[in-house]
Amino acid sequence: MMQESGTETKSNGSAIQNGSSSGNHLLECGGLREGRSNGETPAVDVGAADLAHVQQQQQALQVARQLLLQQQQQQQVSGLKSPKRNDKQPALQVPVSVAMMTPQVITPQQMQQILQQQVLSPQQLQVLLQQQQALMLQQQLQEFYKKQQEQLQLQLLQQQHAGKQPKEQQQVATQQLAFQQQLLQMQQLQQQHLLSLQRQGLLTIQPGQPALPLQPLTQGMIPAELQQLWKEVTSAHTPEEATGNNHSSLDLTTTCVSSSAPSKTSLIMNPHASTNGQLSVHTPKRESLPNEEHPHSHPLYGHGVCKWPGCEAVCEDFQSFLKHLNSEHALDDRSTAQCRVQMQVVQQLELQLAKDKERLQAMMTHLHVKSTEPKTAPQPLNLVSSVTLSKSASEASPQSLPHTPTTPTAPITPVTQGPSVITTTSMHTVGPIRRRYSDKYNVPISSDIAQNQEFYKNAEVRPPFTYASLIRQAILESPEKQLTLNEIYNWFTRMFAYFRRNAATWKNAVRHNLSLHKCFVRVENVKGAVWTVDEVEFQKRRPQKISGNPSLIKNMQSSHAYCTPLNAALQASMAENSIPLYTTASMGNPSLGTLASAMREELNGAMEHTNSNESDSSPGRSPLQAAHPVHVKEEPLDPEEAEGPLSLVTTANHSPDFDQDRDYEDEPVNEDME
DNA sequence: CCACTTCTAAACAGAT
DNA sequence: AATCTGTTTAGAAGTG
Repeated sequence: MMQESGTETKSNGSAIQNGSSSGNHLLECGGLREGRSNGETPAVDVGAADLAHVQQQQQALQVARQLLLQQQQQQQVSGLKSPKRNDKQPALQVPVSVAMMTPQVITPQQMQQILQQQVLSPQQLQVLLQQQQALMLQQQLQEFYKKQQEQLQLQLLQQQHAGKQPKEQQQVATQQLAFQQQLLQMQQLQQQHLLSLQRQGLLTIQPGQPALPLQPLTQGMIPAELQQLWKEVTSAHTPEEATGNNHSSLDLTTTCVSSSAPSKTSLIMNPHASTNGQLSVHTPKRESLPNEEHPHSHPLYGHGVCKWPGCEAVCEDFQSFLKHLNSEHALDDRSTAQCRVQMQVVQQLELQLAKDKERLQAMMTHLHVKSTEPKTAPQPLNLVSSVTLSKSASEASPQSLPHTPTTPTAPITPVTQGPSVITTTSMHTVGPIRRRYSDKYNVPISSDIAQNQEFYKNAEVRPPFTYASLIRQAILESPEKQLTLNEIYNWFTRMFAYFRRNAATWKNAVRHNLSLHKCFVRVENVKGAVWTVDEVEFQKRRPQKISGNPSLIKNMQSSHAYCTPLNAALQASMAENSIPLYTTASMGNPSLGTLASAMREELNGAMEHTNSNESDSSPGRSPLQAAHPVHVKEEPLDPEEAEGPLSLVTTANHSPDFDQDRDYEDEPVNEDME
């Protein structure tokens, strides 16, 4: 019956909410943290533990960024918009309108959707957040390093006075030295990162900029104030920290620590800051007023705890939360200070966002212009056509709803639509709803998969092959050239991140294909049945397709030949553009991977058009093809090569948080359970 | 416009 | 009874 599709479809939503998103993952990271040293790290206790602590704070920073983004939206709700919920189509024009519509705790998934309707994709946002986090970390490290130095000196002094044995002194000094070296290394890394960001224009530390990213949090607040704030907060919430529910307090902690870098103190308040300041200062007032329209949903209340930065007070119900809010977070110096801190962070994020938007626009403009230049490309990279088709695309793939944000988004300007186009999501959603590459596209599935194995494993990009091809590949890859259905499932999930979602759909499709195609032969086994491939039958399916047209094959090859270098180039570019933090995982990073793949597929699409519209050897060949002459096929013509690729209807659901190291072999159908 | 292919959804039945 | 496996049908959509 429908049990599979029914249950799995339903569980898609919950699965996504169950921590498969980066946000939740990060929250968990923050929440699991324990044994924090309250900032008073003993001078002797240095080394790996402290580094781990720094890493934890790093994670906490990311959590903080997300929380702050949420709060930014919420602030805008309270400060800029009337609480009216039924504004007509607010979500289409205003980026934060979704948040306005739902002034409640925004889940990371909702954030993703919101952000996808904006200019930034979740991946981009994540990169952005990491950039912010890197900046914070640098400050934090500096401060931390300084503290360590002071403590070291202090301790050495004390030891000398106490007449300690030289041996102990030496030991302590050695530890300190090691730790300082580690800190220095990290610092250098961060500085490199920073420089890289500056070079890329991702970061602006130039004079004249409205805000200086290096001192985002210190503006309007002196370090001592922040330190005091921090102490208050940390001391007030020690119990919660032990329960592993302390990410919020850590947020503030790290924020304050990082902001207290003495050398970077700046009291400059720019106009934006004051504007935000008003909002921020108003925040506590707003919190004290229950939201009539959402009596039980409050931006600062979720999962039974107070979401005020630095507070994790457990509130049984909404009423107690309100009490807590009024009593603990009244309009006092501390709350104001917290708001100011947050204001600065938000402001910084806004600036960064604006910058990235700008860059993205430039990129999209550039690509669009470029792609339309060749007169022959009727659908240049789908950058434009995608917009009009995205709606039907998402309608055609209701399953991918969490990741088809482009659908309702009426682009204000084509440029604004850019980012969503460039995202994997939209790139796959957009364009022809079911864009099937012609046979000419076909690339030897085995070689493609082999070459892009890591990519497919990590990026939730739909492989450009038909189910039949993939099934065949799975079977042929097996040592005995036979697989059970479940083993085929496992192969799919193991090889392709894409197939870790929407299991109901693709599993049904797999079964359907197995049954439908004669080339798949079911062989009764001792303990069940296995599926094998009848190569002859498989070949029969495509005689007229590739039809021994050598030029077509060549074109396929050339297009494929282009893809691989493109991936590499794109990855390199992305790595360079992003951050050192990301370079190591450029391929493992779904965002980059998906993007690379998306662009690759777009390119393939363009190729396809070129191929189909002007036969293989026509003079009007696309520049891309011309630039990449035919190369020899490395593999005998595979039957599946003649197959059309999988349709791209469904969004390539890319959850940034996808656990890439997960072994899906033992858990073939896990996406629904996660 | 049509035939074909592919994908998706779903119903159904038998096996586990 | 629930789930898995396998078959089949239907419709949508892309391609040539």
